[in-house]
Amino acid sequence: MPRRRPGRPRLTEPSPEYRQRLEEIIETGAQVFHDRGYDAGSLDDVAAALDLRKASLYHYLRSKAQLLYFIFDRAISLSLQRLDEMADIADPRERLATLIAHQVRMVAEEPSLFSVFFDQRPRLDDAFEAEIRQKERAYVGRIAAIVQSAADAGELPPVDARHAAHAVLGMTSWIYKWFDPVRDDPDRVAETMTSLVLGQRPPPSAPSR
Amino acid sequence: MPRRRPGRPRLTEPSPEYRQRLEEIIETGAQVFHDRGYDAGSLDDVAAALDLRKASLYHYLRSKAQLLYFIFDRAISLSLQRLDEMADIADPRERLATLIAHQVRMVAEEPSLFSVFFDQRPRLDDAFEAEIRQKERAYVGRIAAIVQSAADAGELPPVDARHAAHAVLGMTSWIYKWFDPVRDDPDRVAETMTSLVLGQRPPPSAPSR
DNA sequence: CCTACCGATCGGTAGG
DNA sequence: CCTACCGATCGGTAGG
Repeated sequence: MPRRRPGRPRLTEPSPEYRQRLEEIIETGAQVFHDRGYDAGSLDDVAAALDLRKASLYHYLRSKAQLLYFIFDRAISLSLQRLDEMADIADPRERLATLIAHQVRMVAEEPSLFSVFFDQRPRLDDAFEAEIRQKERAYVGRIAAIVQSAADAGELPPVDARHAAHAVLGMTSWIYKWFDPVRDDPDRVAETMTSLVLGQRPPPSAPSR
Repeated sequence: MPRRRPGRPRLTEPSPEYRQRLEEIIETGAQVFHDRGYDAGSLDDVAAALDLRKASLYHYLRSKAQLLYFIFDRAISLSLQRLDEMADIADPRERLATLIAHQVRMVAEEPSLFSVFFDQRPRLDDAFEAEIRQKERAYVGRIAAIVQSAADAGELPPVDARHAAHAVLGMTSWIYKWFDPVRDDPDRVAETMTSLVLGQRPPPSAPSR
């Protein structure tokens, strides 16, 4: 009588070395798929960049499709994590300004990761797509809530929160197409976008109470 | 002694039927590359959608790369044409609002064309890329001028015109990733984006003079 | 019995 | 606009 538990058997947790190697593969995969696209970028390219043979990648991956999924999961997890970091900002205006700055900095700092995330989305397998979409919906919903609270506070005109959330996300994410780290400064870009949406910062009032 | 003129020889202009067929191929190519991506979308797919054999496409195209270029040229030409149509709007605020509405409507109306234009840009051959980039620079420059004139008129806070131009283009172009014609209305989206950037429309003043 | 690989080759499909 | 092909390279898997 088989005594194995249901689900995939896993006798031990993956070793730290294994996790580390997988992270390298994901990062290299993002670079290769950024440079050549998902379909034209081969697993041979990924392996060569790591000084490995392609077959060795299959110790860490079930398929090329799964590598793309890992890249997507890293991007959306990073985005959600950044949102968590700013959860304690109470002022709606400052929260929206910080969101814009975080988004711009994040995309500017990880161009390969987010280029693949934004451009290769239609190449993601359906099963993986469903999982990413769920996390992304939560993300857009949290952005919409931040926009809504800024509108409620009178910092924005009354707007459709979902449309405005996509507007803010589009404005900031789009930098992956034109941002040049030599010429452009992320914080200056964020300032421009913040003043475009929120107008000029009002002069600080005398501390109340 | 050869008597041919310099440049590419062309005995006759392409016939209207030829032009028509080429337009169909470009439109179908945009659909195929939208659905499957440029690398995974084959010329057999394009031909089959037109009830042709792949080899027949080579009467209209030199290469698959050239088909992608034709798609890009169509997208940027359409964008520049829309800009020309609004050249006679004198009021800076109205000009910027019209720009936003045009951009949103255009992308919403031609999702395949602009999805390929935005997502498959890195797949464009270097020689073609140079030509498209030149036209795109002119396009961004004209957007920046519209933004600048709105800022000069006091309708926007003082901003870096190039950064702000990319912000407006990103906000509006991004809809190709989320716009759902069943759920979303282009004009309502444009209204949200306009009021986000320009604030509430001031009540119309009594006609001067 | 495990891990982390290697050299070689499979069936299919691509652009031209 | 078609039939009949080519040189090349792909993702994935075999035994060891």
